[in-house]
Amino acid sequence: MKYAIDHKSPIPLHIQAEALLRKLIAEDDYQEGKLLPNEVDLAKKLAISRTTLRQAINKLVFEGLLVRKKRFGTKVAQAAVSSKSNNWLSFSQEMALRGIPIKNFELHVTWVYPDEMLAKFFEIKTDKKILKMERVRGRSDEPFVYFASYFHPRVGLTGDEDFKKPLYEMLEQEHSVIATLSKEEISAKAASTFIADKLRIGVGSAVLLRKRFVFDQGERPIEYNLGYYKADSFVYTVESTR
Amino acid sequence: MKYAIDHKSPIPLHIQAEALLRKLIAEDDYQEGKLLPNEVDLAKKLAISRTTLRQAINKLVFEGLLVRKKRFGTKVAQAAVSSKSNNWLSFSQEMALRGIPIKNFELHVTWVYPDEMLAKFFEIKTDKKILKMERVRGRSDEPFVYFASYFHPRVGLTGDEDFKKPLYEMLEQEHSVIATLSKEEISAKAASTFIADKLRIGVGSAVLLRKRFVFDQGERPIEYNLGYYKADSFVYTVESTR
DNA sequence: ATTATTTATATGTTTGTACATAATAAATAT
DNA sequence: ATATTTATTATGTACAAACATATAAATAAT
Repeated sequence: MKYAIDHKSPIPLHIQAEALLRKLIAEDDYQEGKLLPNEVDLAKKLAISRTTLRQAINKLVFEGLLVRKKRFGTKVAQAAVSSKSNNWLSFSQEMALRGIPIKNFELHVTWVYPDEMLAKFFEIKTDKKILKMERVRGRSDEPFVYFASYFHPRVGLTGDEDFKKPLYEMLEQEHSVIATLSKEEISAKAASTFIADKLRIGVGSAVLLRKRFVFDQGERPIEYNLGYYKADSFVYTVESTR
Repeated sequence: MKYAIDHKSPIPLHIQAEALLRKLIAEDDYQEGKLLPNEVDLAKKLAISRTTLRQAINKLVFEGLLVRKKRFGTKVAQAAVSSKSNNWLSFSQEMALRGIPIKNFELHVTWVYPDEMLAKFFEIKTDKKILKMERVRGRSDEPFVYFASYFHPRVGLTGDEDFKKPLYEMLEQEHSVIATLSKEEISAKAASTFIADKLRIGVGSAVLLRKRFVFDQGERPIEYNLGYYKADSFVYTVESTR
């Protein structure tokens, strides 16, 4: 069985099923219109009840990702307009898609007190320490991005995790945290001495600052992420309809 | 009982319940934050199972009309929480929202031959002239953005239009062109001599480049728009879910 | 007075079961 | 050959029952 469900996991089965379905329907076959396995069979295969499976399917139907037809089956909704912008790719995935090999330069984990803004975002007090992760990434000896991430205590990170793994995969599997919503702010900045040093560029050079506010399913704050990209090393693409 | 459910009706009970809830929560009390009756009681009162009632509530929760909180209850979502990012606002609207008065510095209309890229985007030949509009905007004597727009011949602009009016309003009313899709690319750049001059900043200073590819309802290309924003004068916000 | 613990109560999760209904395909009658 | 009836097969609707979990509020411990 390609994908499966973990009955021992604290993540609700219907949430797991939902995630699984999203993976499943990302496959080419389904994108091209192949019908999903029928509910009764799929439920049996995943060892969950049909009701639970239906809960997951319902959500995707509501989102407009799937369409159901009686007697026929369930399939991926043929996107009316071209593919929706997927801003959800992680950094390594994005780069991997473009065939650029990534290397971690510096990876640094500390505990810090949040500033006013961060405390407000996390809805915690400023005297409660939170985990900060910094990393510089790039190709070989040429760094092109500096990241700083702050994690909400709720996530339960100890600092000993393997941050070389894809982050959200790790959070999902080991900490039952599923990030579903992200609000981003993108702007251009002149590099500070700190950033200039990290990216090995001149002070005042152009950098792209990408702030990300990440939330879980309950819209609770999970992560605050800052990314300083060297000019031209990163292009942000968005598609919007009205 | 104020509202009730008809078990003999061919309309599914959860649909009836949904309609009933919509009526119920339209009442002032609920609009002002009163909690709905709890699920168990309400189900009993309506003589349907809790599962069925939940099906109805779920739909309204999906829609964002209701919010649930454990141990607390279910109530009407307080309208217009964080307004979803509408990337469709025109520049002047965006700024107006922030209370910044806008002034047009330079407004310049010419006919030019498209370069390779543009010809490809517009699906025309490079020997067909197209309309180019340039403008510098900002507050009083401090410019903060330089725009260059190229319009597809299909739009039928002559160059004599009043470009001081909101652009898309004008296109819609006078040229029956309805822009519905936009693909954007955002990156940081070092200012070229040309841009530095326009924005009155130093060469090499940080600018945000925002390329917009605009399409009409038939997904036909309409406009190609370049915006060079002075660092920190513009923040792009995006909200994405998965 | 403050902090920790318990309890009550709402929503959240999950299963098993049953029958209804729409749409197609196959079998049958005209 | 064409219309009609009859399975078949998928989703659709609905219930009862049980246990899990978050959290506000009450209570006990410090």
